[in-house]
Amino acid sequence: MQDAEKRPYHHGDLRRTIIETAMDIMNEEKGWQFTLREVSRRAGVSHAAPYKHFPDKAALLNELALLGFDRLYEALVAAKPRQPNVIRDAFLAIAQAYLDFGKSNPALYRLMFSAEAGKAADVHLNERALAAFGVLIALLERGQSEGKLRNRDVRGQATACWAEMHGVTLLTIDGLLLPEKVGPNALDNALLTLLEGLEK
Amino acid sequence: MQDAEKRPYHHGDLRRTIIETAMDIMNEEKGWQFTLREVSRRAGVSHAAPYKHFPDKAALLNELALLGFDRLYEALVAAKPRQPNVIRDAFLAIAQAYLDFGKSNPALYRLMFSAEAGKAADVHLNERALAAFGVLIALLERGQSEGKLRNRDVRGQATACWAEMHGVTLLTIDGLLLPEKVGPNALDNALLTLLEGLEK
DNA sequence: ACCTGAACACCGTTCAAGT
DNA sequence: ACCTGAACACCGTTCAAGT
Repeated sequence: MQDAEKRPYHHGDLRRTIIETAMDIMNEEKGWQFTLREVSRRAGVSHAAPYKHFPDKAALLNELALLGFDRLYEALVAAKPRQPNVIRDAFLAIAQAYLDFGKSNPALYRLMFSAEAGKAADVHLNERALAAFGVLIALLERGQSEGKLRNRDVRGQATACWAEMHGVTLLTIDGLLLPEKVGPNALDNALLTLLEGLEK
Repeated sequence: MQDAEKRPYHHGDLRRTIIETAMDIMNEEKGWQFTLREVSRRAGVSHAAPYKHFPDKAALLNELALLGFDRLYEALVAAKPRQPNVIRDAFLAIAQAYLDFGKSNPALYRLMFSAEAGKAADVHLNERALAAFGVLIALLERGQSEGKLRNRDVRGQATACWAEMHGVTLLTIDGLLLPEKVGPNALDNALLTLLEGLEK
């Protein structure tokens, strides 16, 4: 990712390199509290160079969070239930995809929902985050029209699902859902409990 | 809280003052990224003084998080449902108390579940956090024995409730549950959806 | 147009020295 | 036993100067 010796003075694509390097660091450590100077070091540029591509560190974090919502949305729409026409399978596939995304990108997931990223205007409720919410809405509407799910306010149901998945993902990332504390199948059972609240 | 001029050299109760000052700062700003030097300044001591009471900043954060779990537990057991013998009322009262705690102490709540606090050993799954989880378990067991709730794995149900409340609380704190996006009663409806998954 | 080097104000942490 | 002052290594950010 960083072949600093090959570039004489101008990097060429420093902006992309900064983003990729930051993502790399987040994958290695499990937090997003990396240092801009460390990113610069790895990218083989001076610590002032990033400021030609981002106004400040918050802007970089902002960009990373937006990329995260992109990837989360893609992960959700890519979820392939075994029987797509079975609403329960579709729900569980999406829930699993959501959880897997968080487990695969813990630092990025935390950053996406951190207050730090939220400060910068439209990160949280951007169109990509709402698109992910829309995947949920669409599924629930389909389930209701098929007569499988209770006819309640869809946005309330979607909020319940989102909160549950958000909570489960964070608790898992933070290592709080230890089997010896909450039981071996607590996670699966938790999702089923919510599902039963959705189903008729 | 800080009358620096009254104390000549020795503070007397600096440890407590540091904790209280840190809590004050967290209440003012909505984050826990305060500076140890700022705490010292407010407390009217040198920036080296805190190191006589805490090994490092992480230890102070650790202590604050533990205090947070104490308060959360107390808030949950203090929840007074209108009709305590009605399991649904008891559930909603606890959920409301949990959410209210988070809304009243956003910075502290975030700190309690932050990876930063989690690093320090036993913060997350300490006896107080488990005590709060126990409040949930007890309620669900009562509901099952009364025949009001489905006879499923109690720890799975408790995990579902905890994740839902954790998710709802964080999404609320972060300002993501805007009425114009998720609907006016999405929050209440979300809790009812989960409740229907618990009830027979 | 893009990058560097030195500089500034700030942290967390340490430690000899003060009371 | 508790606190201070100076010191160290580190940040984020700025800016004149280099290519």
